[in-house]
Amino acid sequence: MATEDHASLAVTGRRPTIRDIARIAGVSPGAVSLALNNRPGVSDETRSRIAEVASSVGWTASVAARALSSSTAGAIGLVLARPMASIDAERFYFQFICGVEAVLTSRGQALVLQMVDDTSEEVDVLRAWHSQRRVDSAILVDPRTSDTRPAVLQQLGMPFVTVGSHFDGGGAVVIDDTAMMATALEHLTQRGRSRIAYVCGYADLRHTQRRRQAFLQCGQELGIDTQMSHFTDYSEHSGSQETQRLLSEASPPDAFIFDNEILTLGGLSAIVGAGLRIPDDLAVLSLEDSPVCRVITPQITAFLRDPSLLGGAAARLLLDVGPDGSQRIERLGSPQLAVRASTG
Amino acid sequence: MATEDHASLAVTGRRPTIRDIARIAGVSPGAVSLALNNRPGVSDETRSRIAEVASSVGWTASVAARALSSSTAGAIGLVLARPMASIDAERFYFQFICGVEAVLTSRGQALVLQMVDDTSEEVDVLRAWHSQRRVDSAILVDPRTSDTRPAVLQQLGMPFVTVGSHFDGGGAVVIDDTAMMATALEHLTQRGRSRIAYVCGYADLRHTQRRRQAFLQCGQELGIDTQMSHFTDYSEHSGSQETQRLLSEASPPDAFIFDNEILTLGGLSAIVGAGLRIPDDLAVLSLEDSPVCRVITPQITAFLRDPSLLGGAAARLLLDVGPDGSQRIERLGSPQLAVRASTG
DNA sequence: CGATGACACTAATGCGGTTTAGTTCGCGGC
DNA sequence: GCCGCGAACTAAACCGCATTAGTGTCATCG
Repeated sequence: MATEDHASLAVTGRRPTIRDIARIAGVSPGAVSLALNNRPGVSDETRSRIAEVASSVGWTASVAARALSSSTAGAIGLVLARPMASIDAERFYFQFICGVEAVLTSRGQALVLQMVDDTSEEVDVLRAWHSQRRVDSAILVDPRTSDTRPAVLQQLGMPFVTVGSHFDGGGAVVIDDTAMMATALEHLTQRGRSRIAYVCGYADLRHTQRRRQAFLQCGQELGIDTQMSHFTDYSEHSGSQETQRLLSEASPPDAFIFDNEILTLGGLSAIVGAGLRIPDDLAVLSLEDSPVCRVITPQITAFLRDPSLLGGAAARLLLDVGPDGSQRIERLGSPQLAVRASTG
Repeated sequence: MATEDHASLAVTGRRPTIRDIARIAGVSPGAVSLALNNRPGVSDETRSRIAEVASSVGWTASVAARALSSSTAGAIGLVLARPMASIDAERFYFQFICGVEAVLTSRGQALVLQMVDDTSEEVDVLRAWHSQRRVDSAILVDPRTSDTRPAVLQQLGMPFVTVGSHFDGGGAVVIDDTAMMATALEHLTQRGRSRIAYVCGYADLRHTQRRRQAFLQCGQELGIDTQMSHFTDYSEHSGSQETQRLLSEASPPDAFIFDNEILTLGGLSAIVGAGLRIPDDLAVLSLEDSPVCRVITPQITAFLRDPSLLGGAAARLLLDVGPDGSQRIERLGSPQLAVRASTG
């Protein structure tokens, strides 16, 4: 009889349901559900028989049915406002997603991804996902100084984790920008630099604010001369411009920290244009690594961060949200500094 | 009454269902479904009234419910075997995904993404997705010379589109490698090169085979001297090694085509090591562009391809699969050649 | 020895849609 | 005036699973 049932399944090509298994194992569908979810209510003997039948027909729960029945989507959402801050922002996000994926997959969850053009569109997507019940929660990246997303999600009752900054009502994975900046400044002072300039990023990003503050504070603690650029738009042009400006000051810096590798490239052209040599006259350090930093001459000292760690931590935080909605803040260690030729 | 219902919805925070709308509009749930899906069976008057109610409470269909009821997932799958062939393979895939996304989103479909370590794992994931009914169809990238994926999917009855090569039973987006190679060779011959070497890629990839064939054929048609490398593993080391080998032949080449930018970097070190100058002694062309090609000296002539076009075409093909299961092959035009210093 | 309760399991209900089989009603034709 | 018929809806079943209330059985306890 059982074999007959197997055969009819194989012939029809229909994917087996919990009812098929119930029929083959000679129990009710409810018992199968209990057995396969390791819930009390069935004997060990029956449980193992059911498990055997299930695996022999290659049964897996339909995510749609499970989602409908449990009113959870079994998926988390990630919206990316099309990135442009870095030559390999794509690389960053890709690896970030890899990290998210690895954690989600191990828990049978899926990632729903969408790219949009700007932050307001991002809010629309989050609203739509909530309304469609497509995701249970969301990861928010690139926190802005005035960011509407957390408030919207909190109002919708959708759990979220932010990456880089903490917001009320949500979990967060934060990077220790202060430690990173301290490492950078210590490295440069150890190499004998004492007048250090920082070419920072986009004003609207929270991490820009934090890094500026950390730079000034750490510099003060080390008792060195610090010079701060204006905000930039992360373009090569603005990197070059700010570098030029800082070089023309009364006591020009003997070291530069750039917020990312594009600003670094812009800065390099300004430095070369001024007839200065690296690292003899000026040390250069980038807060973001990129293959570019390794193939140009001189190679640029930069921080190696592993975006997949960030993604994994964010996903883990989101899945571990307590039934009381409690969310944690996870502080990641400062990334490694890859010392290269540009800092001597 | 209607306002009262609105209020109760707002208070409970429960997401509205089709039943809520039915109640507010004073019709049955079935009528709401018919109305909102533009099916016959309701009067225009009722239809517009229902539509109004639906939009006023911000209703959107639950994807889980719709999936369960219609037995379609409303999503397509993409598995990536963790890439390593290129410095910015991540960039390629990221943009590819962007292209897929754009098309899917406009049709209310979602993308389910997973990264794995190798191709056999990829097959497992595809099987699991099918069994869970998580996706309706799949995009397969990086076709191999002996690729088990298409056969598996065909057996499961899951539609698929391959990118780069065609397989029986599925759609395909193919790139005109022959035209690309012809463009490369014409460009080099126009610059006066006549002994051209090609450092190719990984033996197991279909496009490697096609490019090798195209290289030899086009070279023959142009009546120039062609030299072919052994297969490489896309590492910088193998690029350097093969370049060195080809340079030590009896009549060494006066131009090199590298399959991607990593091989190019390896090749450059071999060329510089041999005391040769670019582009005076040797022209260099990369079949794959990357930011790296633009920041090193000399800048490398390379093909600019837009991965999002590939992704978009693949997604479109997958969504347009006829009810008879018919699938098309779409041939994309050859990518643009960005002429830079390395080819004079 | 009947009440009690733990246990293993079945039956029934719900999740939020879609779809099909009725049901009602107005209207034209014979 | 009866019949047939299409339009506009309603009622009910279903998709595949989870969950809860209910049923029967058997060991335990007072």
